[in-house]
Amino acid sequence: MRDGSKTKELIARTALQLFVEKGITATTIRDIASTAGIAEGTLYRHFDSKDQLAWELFSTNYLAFARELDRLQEEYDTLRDKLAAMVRQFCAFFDRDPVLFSYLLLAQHGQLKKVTPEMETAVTVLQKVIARGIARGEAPEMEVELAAAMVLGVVLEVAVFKAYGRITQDLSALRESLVAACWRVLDGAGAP
Amino acid sequence: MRDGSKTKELIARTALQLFVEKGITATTIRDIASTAGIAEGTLYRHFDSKDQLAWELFSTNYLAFARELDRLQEEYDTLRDKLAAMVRQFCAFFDRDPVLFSYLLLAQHGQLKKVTPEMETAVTVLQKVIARGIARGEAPEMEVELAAAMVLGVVLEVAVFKAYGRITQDLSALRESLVAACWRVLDGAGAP
DNA sequence: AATAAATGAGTGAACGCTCACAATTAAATT
DNA sequence: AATTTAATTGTGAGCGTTCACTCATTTATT
Repeated sequence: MRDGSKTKELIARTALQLFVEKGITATTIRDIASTAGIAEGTLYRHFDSKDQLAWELFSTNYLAFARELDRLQEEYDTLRDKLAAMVRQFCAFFDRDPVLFSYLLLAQHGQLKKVTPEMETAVTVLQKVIARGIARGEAPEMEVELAAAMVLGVVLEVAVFKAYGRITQDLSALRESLVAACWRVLDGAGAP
Repeated sequence: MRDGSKTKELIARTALQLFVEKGITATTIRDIASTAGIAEGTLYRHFDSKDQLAWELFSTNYLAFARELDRLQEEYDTLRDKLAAMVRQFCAFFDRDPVLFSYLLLAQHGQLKKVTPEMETAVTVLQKVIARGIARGEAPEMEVELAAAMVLGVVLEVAVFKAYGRITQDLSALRESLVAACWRVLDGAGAP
């Protein structure tokens, strides 16, 4: 028997890149097949449909990243350290695999609607960490959702600028600036 | 002669809503026509093609918003006041027309690639204001692109949270928190 | 020889867009 | 004031194309 796992991986990477470049709907099966150098029928040996391919690509990695983040924050004690570690993780993730990062966290496609509320995501982990930090008095009283949005925004928009070439450095080179900015956002909040 | 301007406006609003909801590619001419309650052919009386419709919707409003922002910042003297006014403008814009705001600033479609570098956009205005503020010593030395990205991120990600229902208040109700957070991002930056 | 992987022409459905025609209305003519 | 004209808007069946997906067949590996 033959081993098709290499082919599956090739299809997955090719699809990921095209999904990010052109969007899922605008990417055709023929696009993926011809770019990957395989026949259309081959794709269906490994994935049920285009939608299923897009969802598998999303859900697997989206949840894995959330788990990674959660495991990471547990290694630290204070809100400040947890936050710093998480921000650094975002930077490292972007630099290691910008295409996957964009697919999961920057592209605005319909996959998020399929995420049920009980799933742990990067957002829920961030909110949890911030909520506990506030409860322990490590940051001023404030709305957790607002705080999470602002912190996430600092990191993600810088990633967007990087993806568009408006910033040329690696995110990791900017990580301490990002960590400091995120902390400033949290630390000064709450006071009127 | 008849007046088709009402119909054109109806088509534009309907298309805008569907583009934001499902994405441009996934929105079909039949979708737009049936939702607006007009015939497919009517759409082509007012717009050359789907692409042209999407671009007209984008470019007109995108540039208008940038001009509005620029006019607004000119009314203030300090970086802090200019920034505050701009952030408040983002909030007011989102609350007044969340669908248009999402189309212009949150949705990740290909329209941005058609924006030439010499066009003045919300991003370039923000960068200009920050650059001048730093030059006048109103904020510490720092990379303008990074600063703009972080400030923009604070505002846009909160808008994303609002659009997804994770935040329920109007953005205008949060605007002073956003103004303060953006200022903290800028004011503390630069120092190692 | 047996089994699974890879192929690509073929399928019906859906796409963007066209065009001959119908409906509407302001202006021109009675 | 009533009627005709002319120009523009609105219509929807139909066009060629492309889409996601299938399946009988071939190719490769054990």
